Amino acid sequence: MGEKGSAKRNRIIAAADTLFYEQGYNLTSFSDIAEAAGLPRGNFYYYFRSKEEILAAVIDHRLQHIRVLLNDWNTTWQDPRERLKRFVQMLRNSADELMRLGCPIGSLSSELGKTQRPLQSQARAMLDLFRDWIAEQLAALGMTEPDIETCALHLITVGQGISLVASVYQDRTMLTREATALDDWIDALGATDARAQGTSR
Amino acid sequence: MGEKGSAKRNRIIAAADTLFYEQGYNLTSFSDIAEAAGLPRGNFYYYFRSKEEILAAVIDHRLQHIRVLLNDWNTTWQDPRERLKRFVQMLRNSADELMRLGCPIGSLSSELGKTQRPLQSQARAMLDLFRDWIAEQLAALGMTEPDIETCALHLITVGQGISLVASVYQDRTMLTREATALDDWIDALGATDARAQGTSR
DNA sequence: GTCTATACCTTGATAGAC
DNA sequence: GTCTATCAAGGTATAGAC
Repeated sequence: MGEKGSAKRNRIIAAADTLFYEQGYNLTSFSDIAEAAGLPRGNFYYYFRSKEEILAAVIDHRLQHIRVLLNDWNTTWQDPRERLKRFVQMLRNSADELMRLGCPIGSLSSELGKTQRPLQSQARAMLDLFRDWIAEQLAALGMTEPDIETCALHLITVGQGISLVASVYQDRTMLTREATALDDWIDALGATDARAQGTSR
Repeated sequence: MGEKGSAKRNRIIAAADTLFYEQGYNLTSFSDIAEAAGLPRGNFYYYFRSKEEILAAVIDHRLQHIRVLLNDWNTTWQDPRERLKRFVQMLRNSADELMRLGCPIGSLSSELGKTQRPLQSQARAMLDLFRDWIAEQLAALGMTEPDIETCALHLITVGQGISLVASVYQDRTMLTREATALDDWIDALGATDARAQGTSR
């Protein structure tokens, strides 16, 4: 693939990607990644200078994945409302994983936010992709700033809340209910006065 | 105080409580706690058999703190709506800490949910206290199951989403806006048809 | 009850043979 | 490019002196 497309390097990234999600960043050791990737530990430092660099590569990899996802949605749906509902549908489709491990973006950000803020800033780029894409759909619906920013972050916010509560309570029903409420919220967008719309309904 | 009220034991719990919030559970070592508590490491094992036992004690301590908090609210406000708004006000009052470190309950639960589910179950008890208290207020407003459970979890859900997004984006404005929206949501509770109320507005 | 000393393991990272 | 051997540091936990 790209300029950094060594096969072994990619195997390391793929293994780390999974483990960072399943165990968290801090609890995942080089040994864990080495075992999952089927490579000896010492080989890592040829591809990455440190654990942080592996995380940066994993984030890049996830960013690429999200871009592909959003592109897919853009080509499959034209109506902004349908696109936004596709975002909500993603929550439903990921229910099993969300209940088991939470949101991969949210849990990583939460972890990094405590003692590794610079890395959290990198992770935030993943949320930014979704936020900006949502903002584009809201603009297409005729919404203007600052309502766009408000509503875009509202969708992200509820999505994160759903992920955490579903994980803590192991509750699929709650996730489904909140997703339905978000669909209704999307339907109501711009239906009445856009100013009062805000995040209150 | 209680039967387990050794002064040194309490110092360990207090130090661990702070550090678990600031650094997370996994990244906090015995050395960290010992330094903060001003005690030698070896002394810990007289009071706690393991790090997990310290966490259990910290959770108990936090549970007690939450019970006192809710009791305070109950004696200060009689109107269920005022009480619920006090919960929202807590989010605003904690804005600085939430932006810096996220929700102490949510971030801990997220961390433990990956590889230490039994401990996460213990941490969930903290959320349960808030959820049950919210449910009591909703019942006092004339709401019935299953709407009570739905709406109670909705408040928790949005609170968690707010905490995470405020932490990731270091955005106080977003927190304030969502809090205002929650106040409106509380005002609207039971104002119209209770069934349609649900979580959608 | 309190503290020192330390055992034993795993960690991230390095050196250097092949 | 790949891998083995190993480092120093820090982790949890224990033994045992006081």
